[in-house]
Amino acid sequence: MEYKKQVQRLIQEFKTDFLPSVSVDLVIFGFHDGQLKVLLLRWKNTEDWCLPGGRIRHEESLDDAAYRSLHGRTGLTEIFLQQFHTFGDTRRYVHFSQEQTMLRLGLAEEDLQEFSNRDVSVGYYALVEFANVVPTPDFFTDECRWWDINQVPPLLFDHNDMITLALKTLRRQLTYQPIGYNLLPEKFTMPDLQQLYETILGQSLDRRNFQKRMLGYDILERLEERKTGGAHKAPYLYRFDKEKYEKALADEILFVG
Amino acid sequence: MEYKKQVQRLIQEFKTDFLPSVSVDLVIFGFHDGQLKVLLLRWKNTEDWCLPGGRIRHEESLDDAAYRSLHGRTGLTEIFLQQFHTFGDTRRYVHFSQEQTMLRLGLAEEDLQEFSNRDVSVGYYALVEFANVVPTPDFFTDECRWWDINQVPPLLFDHNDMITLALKTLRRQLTYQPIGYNLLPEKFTMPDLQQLYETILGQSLDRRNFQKRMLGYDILERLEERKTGGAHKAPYLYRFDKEKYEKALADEILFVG
DNA sequence: AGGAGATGTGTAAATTTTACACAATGATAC
DNA sequence: GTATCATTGTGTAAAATTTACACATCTCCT
Repeated sequence: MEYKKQVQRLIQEFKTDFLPSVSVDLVIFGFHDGQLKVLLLRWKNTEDWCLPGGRIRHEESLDDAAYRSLHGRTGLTEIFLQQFHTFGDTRRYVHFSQEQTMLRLGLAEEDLQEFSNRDVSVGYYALVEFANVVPTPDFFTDECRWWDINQVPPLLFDHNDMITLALKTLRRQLTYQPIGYNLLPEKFTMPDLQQLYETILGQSLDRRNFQKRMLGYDILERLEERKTGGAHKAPYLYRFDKEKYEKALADEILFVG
Repeated sequence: MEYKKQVQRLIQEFKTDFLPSVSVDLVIFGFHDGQLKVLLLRWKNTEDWCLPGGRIRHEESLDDAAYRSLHGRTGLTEIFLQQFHTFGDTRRYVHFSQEQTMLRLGLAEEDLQEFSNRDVSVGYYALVEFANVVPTPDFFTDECRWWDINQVPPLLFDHNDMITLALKTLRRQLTYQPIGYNLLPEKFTMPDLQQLYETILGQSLDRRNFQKRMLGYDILERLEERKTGGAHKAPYLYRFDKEKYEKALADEILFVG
């Protein structure tokens, strides 16, 4: 059976070309329709969802492995990607059944060792521009799609915990770094940006104070252009001044408290 | 040679009982004489220093492995220990020579594989009460002692980077969590606490405003007792109200900006 | 007994954050 | 074509927070 050979070759490759015991998992955030989304994968022949992830090649740095997976699932390069925690609880495979995996992949039990040993997994979160992503399943999965952050189903492994912690870290990031550069389209309106902040923080903000504050950080450039097509007064379009944005990122100025 | 057998048994144990490719490193902070200190180890028969660290048993969680190492080097239990970053650069062994290690340990080259492969290492930092620590070398080291944070020598691997990032994370922690519970003796004076904050932040703070702020957090209990023996006016002693302290830790109230 | 040096304490100024309202615009409905 | 509705653009005053700052007290040392 062609498929089975492929699986076995892949597992063999895991053993020879990749670091054992360590993996990388990704919480990829997107923003669409005023909702925060995460990209999830569905295992072949099942209804089990999980986070995208990957393994680390022997000659590859941890960050590069994360970028490689991210690129594979989204088609994107050059996006914000940040490590937020490493998960190494012995019980992190509690939502994972070896027998089910066997069925899933049509494997013999001995092939499964690779999957049922506890790995330590390094969690990264990424901020990506929703519209630019081409969700792409990997070898072990049938489907890759966005889920609303508030409607994520129970996931395999400890992946629900990962999303929770990634979101917490993202919220904290918001307090000392600007956000939006890789999450919004190039041109966006002030209400767009505010909605992003409100969605991440889970609270509403004063419109005027928000604008004052954002402009005060001196990372935005207002364009002549306005956004048309809305049913109301046309708002101005803005874009990030990349240099100043990068500087604010590095300087870690105190942002929204 | 008895010693060599011991080494080989240990290396064998690494292969059978511990996760390959992953390790844990510890930045253990102490506070003494108004200086922030880190605990370092010196490799046997060398002048090379590095951070304490360890490996993870197959049936052991990542956090437990870190606690185990911490206990081994300090004799302490129940201390503040927090993961801050995972290091997985392919070049993180650049300050490490395989030949030198051979000399150090008196090993054959084939035994060394365990040391010269790149591991991914999870960095933890700990805050401990200086006076309670009994610095204890491990099998590979001759000496374990405190170093002033400003006088750390060039270390093996990427351990200097680890200290830098641990300190950065500690400074950030200071902005949303109280600190001092496991770093100061049970009873301490307000100037002690202030000195701790100033040392970590690397800047001096106003005495009156500091006190006002600290008392405002409502995590301190002022004792009747005063500290005697100083050459000056006897300052009050304080201690942390553990419950309120824990609550402040969990709530992540905004602290010093 | 006096002096040196550190501690204990409160208030006013400056800054930052928050609250808040009305005119202008553009699509849609009539 | 005109009125309507929902949304955008904009500034100021009050409140809260943060900062700056000085003098009396205590303890050991000389």
